[in-house]
Amino acid sequence: MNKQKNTQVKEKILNQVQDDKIKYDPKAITLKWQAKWEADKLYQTDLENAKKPYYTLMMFPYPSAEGLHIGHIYTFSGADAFARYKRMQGNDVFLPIGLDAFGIHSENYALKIGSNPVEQAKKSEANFYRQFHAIGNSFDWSRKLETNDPNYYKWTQWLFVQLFKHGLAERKKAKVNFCPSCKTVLSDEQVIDGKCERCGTVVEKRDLEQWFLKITEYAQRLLENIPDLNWSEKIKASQSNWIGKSEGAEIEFLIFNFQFPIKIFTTRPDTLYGATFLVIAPEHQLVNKIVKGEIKSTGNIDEIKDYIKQVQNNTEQDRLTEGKEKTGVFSGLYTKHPLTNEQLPIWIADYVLGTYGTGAIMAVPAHDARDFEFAKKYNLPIKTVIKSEANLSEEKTHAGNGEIINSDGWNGLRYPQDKEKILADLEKQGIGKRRSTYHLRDWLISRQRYWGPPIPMIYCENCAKEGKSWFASAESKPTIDDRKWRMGKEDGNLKIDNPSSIFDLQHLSSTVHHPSSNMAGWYPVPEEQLPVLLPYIEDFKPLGTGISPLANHPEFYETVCPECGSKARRETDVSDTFLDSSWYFLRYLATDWEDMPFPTSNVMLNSFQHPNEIPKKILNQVQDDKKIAASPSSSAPISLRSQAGSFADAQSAPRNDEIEKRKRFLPVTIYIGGAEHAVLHLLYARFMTMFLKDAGYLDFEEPFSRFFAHGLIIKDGQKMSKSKGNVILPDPLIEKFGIDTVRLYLRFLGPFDQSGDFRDTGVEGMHRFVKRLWSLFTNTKNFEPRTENIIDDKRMTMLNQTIKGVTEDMEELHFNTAIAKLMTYYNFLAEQTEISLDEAKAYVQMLAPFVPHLAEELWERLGQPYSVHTSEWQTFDSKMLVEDEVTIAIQVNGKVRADLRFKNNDLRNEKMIEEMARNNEKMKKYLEGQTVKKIIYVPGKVINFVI
RNA sequence: GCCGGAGUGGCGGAAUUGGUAGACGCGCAUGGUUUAGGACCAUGUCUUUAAUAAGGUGUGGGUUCGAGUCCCUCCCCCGGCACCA
Repeated sequence: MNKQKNTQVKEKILNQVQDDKIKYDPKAITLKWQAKWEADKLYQTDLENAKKPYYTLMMFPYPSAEGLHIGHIYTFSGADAFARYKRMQGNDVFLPIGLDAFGIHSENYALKIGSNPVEQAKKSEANFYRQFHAIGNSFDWSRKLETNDPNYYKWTQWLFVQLFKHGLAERKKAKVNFCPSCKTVLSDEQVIDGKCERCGTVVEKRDLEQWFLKITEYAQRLLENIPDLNWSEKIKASQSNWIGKSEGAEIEFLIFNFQFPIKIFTTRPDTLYGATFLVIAPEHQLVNKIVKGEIKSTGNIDEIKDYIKQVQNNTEQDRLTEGKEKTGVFSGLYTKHPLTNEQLPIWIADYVLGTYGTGAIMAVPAHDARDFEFAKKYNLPIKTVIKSEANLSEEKTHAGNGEIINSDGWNGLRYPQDKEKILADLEKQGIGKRRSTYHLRDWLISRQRYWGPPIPMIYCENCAKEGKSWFASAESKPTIDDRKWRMGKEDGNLKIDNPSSIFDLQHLSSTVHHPSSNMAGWYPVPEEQLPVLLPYIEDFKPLGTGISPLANHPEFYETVCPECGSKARRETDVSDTFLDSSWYFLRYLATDWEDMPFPTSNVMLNSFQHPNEIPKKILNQVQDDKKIAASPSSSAPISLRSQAGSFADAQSAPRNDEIEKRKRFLPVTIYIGGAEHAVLHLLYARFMTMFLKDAGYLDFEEPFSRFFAHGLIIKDGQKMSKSKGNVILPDPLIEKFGIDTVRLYLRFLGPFDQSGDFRDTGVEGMHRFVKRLWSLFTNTKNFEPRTENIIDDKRMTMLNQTIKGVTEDMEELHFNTAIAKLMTYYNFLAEQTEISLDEAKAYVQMLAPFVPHLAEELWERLGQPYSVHTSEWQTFDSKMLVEDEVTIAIQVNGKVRADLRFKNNDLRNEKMIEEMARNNEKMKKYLEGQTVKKIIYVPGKVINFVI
């Protein structure tokens, strides 16, 4: 009977699709199926009993009450199409949704419309969720989260506390970016071309004491893992550029008559003999010593003071503007060239940055354009040490490669081939050593705003006076030792097994901000007291004074010191919204657990490891050892265990089982999101995951196995924005065409990873296709069982090719080409007089990711069991993919002479092959007049004529 | 300057490991249907040519029987970094 059913056919009448037939009513279909999916909890994922865990995630949005725009639908329905496809492939797909509700974006919106962020958040949330329901995504609504929920930000604060306890969060005074419009400080990553990432205002530099997360300690590992990531190339390139590693050498120069050393950083140690002077940044500590007279200088002190003042008055932007004429002043000091003992002058100039490298350089004007310009202006000597291959005049600078000359001992070596030899020589002579520097800066997370999680720290003046801090408490002892060890490795290339190679610990201690030295009086809020709730206040507007609105609320900030019990003060800044989003993907798996931030083992796997520069093998080994050591008789530091165990120590065995099962969803299988977060969210999430691994809470260090950067919707060649007045509102479109048509169109307008131009005329075309689909499957006659199978070989091949092509496209998220194949297949089907059930079923399945409501309706009309979205994706029959024609290389005596196309049948006949070859233009000259002795045929590959 | 990505009709964009360039859609043209409009249906649509035929994937070269695809030169566009030594 099955066979009979399987060959059910229907005849379609294309020209009779008008009003007398069943009308396509997208609204009714949408409502009908959405209600049913919801009632049946069709998309709720059973995290514990999943057989093939598959975590699909789209970057969660920040909600504005204006609601979804077409870009949201574009990206979220794309992620949904992929999730639906993966579900039909038999995976237990988890597709959660939440809101990045805290932060400046949301607060500014509330400010704009004159509402309190607390109330506005509720409205925005309701509006966003309503619209997200309406687009028909297969979200698991039972696991939504909002970052402004105390149940969520309790753990954001917990995370901060962990970072602090491991010495990765510290308060320090620094020149920071301040946005005068947003009235808060910004992280380096939030400044783009000197402007605020959010509002475009030019940022100012202010000297402020702020909380930083020491992401720089992870620079090397963040960089090192990049090549192995299955991420879009452009994101990987952006992150590499942002981390910005330069490899070179740190070389020590001595100041004449003083024993004071100056360290410079260079990527071109091969040009050391060409150094004719040194340049130090105006911020260099030596400048201060000269001005104060601590170091005797022959220079004009007043002139130096004037120059420093002048530099300080320049804005950061002025200073960085390219093409600006270089300025500087002679310091009055000389140094000794470490190799030639020549006397070199030291200059102060602002083209050298105090924040990069050591704040001092050796100037090699012959081979550096900037040094050259400076040397020309101030008449400083120029010495060529690389032979120019282009025969340039001595008067010009060239940074190129070539043979080293005028350099005793190195002459004849070549750059860059012999860079290693030179570095080795420098280290051997004790003049310098290998060093890497990074562009990456520490992550500034304080925000002088209201709408965020309060930073969970307490400052006790009493303890501060006595120099006490959390790091002096008994609880912290092991971490302090750990930190010393870490500090010694500030030098980039230090090997873990060779602590004696610490180049200059003294220098390091003067530049490294050592938490215990300036964290006096600071204590994290005890974990059992979390969350530090954000109070409801009326005066939430940012003050712009560098102080948070919460600082006006003693009822919030007054507290007691957890250490000595005296009166103390809470931190009143809140944390950056990017801290909220740096770990949310973990929380989705535990939204129903209040005692745990995410599924994590209740055993402390290992003590905290230094994040930077540890060869991976050694790191893994250390962790394996600790795993074994973490039995009940463990010798692991008690305080560390109690940190990790504060929420999970007393878990029962069944609970452990649950945790382990949920952990199978991590790391995120595929993450989809915008490329604009390449150095923001994506970098922070990687950092946080690495930290959580090192601290023993996770057993992987890269959060996203695969990252897919989607494109943006473009309108008239421009990014959509309200100011340009080219925003497309989705609601009228959905009203007119239905969500299925809109979804299909958005998938079709271009490759998902590139920007697509939105043209509303294109929607009409898609709507035509959707209506034709409807007609094909509904307005037909003679839907009667047939005993004979109407699918012949040709149709079977067509079907199989389509399934194969669409499957391949779906894997790569090439939705536009998948849809093109489906439309081609439609055109083929429309030419047939009958359609078999097999064809119809496979076709509806392939449509389902794009038009979920319509496909579900058609599936039901085909009499198939609910639901198409949980049905098994058709696999293609590879036997049916044999092509009619094949191309085969033709050899003559083993040499390829031509490629010919043969019909499969022709290949069975040697005479036919020979005849075809002889008739071919190209083969004529090889075979004319020759007798073929033998034809060797390697099926599918080559035909060799032996003559 | 350095690092990524890309350059194909009037438009968005297709082309497995090199194998009939322009799939699919939009737009346009002609015809049908319709009271009209819309919608729908059919046919056509890279260039030159009446047709056969020839040319054609930013530029110039190369490898190959065969190149949008591989190699080299240059040009242009998009994104990231940048007085970063």
